[in-house]
This record gives sequence, C-alpha cells and structure tokens, in this order.
Amino acid sequence: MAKLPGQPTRGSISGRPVMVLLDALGKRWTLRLLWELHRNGAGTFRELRARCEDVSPTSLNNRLKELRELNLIELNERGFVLTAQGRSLSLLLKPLDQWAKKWAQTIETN
Amino acid sequence: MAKLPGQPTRGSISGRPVMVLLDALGKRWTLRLLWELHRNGAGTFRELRARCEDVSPTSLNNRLKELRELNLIELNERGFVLTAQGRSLSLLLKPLDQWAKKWAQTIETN
DNA sequence: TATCTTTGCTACTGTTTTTGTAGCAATATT
DNA sequence: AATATTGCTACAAAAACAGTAGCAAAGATA
Repeated sequence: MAKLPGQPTRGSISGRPVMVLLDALGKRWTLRLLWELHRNGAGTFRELRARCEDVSPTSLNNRLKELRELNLIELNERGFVLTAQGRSLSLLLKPLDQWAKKWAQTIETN
Repeated sequence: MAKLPGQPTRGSISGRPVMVLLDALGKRWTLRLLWELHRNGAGTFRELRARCEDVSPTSLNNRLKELRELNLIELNERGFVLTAQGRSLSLLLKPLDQWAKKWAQTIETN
C-alpha cells in the first residue's frame, strides 16, 4: 500500500527518498499524527482518533498502516508508538511549532 | 481560500499556528513546491508544472494561491519566489533530505 | 499596427481520496 | 456467560485532485 523509498510515488517517479518522504507527509493527517505521537506519546486507535479531531477510522487506519510500512510507527502493548526512525523524524518537525508562532504574527487574520 | 493562523482549519478547530501550518503542508504538492522553490529557485507557472511531474494546473494554481495567502511565496518579475518567511520555513525542511537518505537504507524495498 | 508568443489561469469532466456512520471479530474483563 | 474494549472494515456521500483544452492579458516581433 505505502510507497517505499526507491519506488515511484504519487508525486514523483524518481523514487528518491526525500520525494517519497514528501509525498507521504503530504497526505492528510500524516504530519498531524507524527506531531501528536511526538507531543503526547503513544495512544490507542480510538485515542488517536479523539486526539485528531475525530478523523474517520478509514483515514486513520490508512495513515497508520502506511506509517507502519514506512517504519515510522509500530503497534505494541502501549498502543501506537513512534519507532526510533519516527522519533528522529519528529525531532526535525519540532522547530515548526516555534516557527509557526512567529509566522502567525506576520499575518493579519482579521 | 487558505486558512490563516487563528482560523479553524480542515484538520484543527483550534486555529493554533502550528496546526494551520501542518494542515497546509499536508495538502498535496505544498511540501514539494516549497522544496522545489528552495532547491531550484524561482519559476514561472509553467516551469513549476514541469518541475513537479506535470501537476495539473488546477492543483498548482490552488496551492500557489494558498501559499501566497499564507505569505510563503509571491509572484514577481522572476516568477513565483519564496518570501522571507518562505525561505525561513524551507530552511527547516532542508534536513529532511539527509534524513530520508539514511531512512531509505533501513527499509528493504525489494 | 498587426501578428505571434508567453504569461497566469479557468472550465469542464472524470478519477481518486477522504469522510461519516454503523458495526464486526477478537481479546480482555467482570 | 455477559460486558467492554481493542483494531479495524463496509459502504455511500462528499471533497480534493487530475487531465485536457483553451482563454484573456501582456510582451515581443515584424
């Protein structure tokens, strides 16, 4: 189901690892799930649904399945957890929070 | 069209800046476009299409429109370019390339 | 001035992705 | 033997995206 590095993806025929990654992250809920698991730790299927604005079980299952095939999360006694790979990736996402705060100040919402 | 920080988004009712950002980045071609503009510089509409696997003009236009409203890109004489904000964001994305390379080695594709 | 090109972009239709509701099978608990 | 919780699936509707064609405006060329 998920496209692994080396394989052509939805958004890039090259199969270059970074392209495969960008494509996976570009699917809905993927980034949010990584973020959620990083910030608030492991969770069961239903817990993750609740944490993610009640995402539909269909979508959640698809994303979790893909993230598992990509070796970014796994399912154990504690629920769905980031793997070592997943943790190292989510570390890269961490600065986005601070960045977004400053960014928000430069945009007039009202 | 685009959801700005402070406003509820597709994937988060809170409007928290980072959620707005994750939602925007989670749309197809968004990450790829930022990546492309960072790596290979400004480009016209048609150039960007070609650079991005011939993305449909409909989708490209939507993403460019959103990215402009989010103050991440702008259109000038040279074509579509990253703004200062866009550049600072794409700097955060840069490490993904190296990460993906190592990541690819840990996954057996064949 | 008239033609030719290139620009960003839109209309339209069909496919893919995502959603929302209901509920199942398996495991654990009481 | 019930009851509850787990991950997950079926199915139909809605939304997002793709693919082709082509338009209007601006610039270059003749």
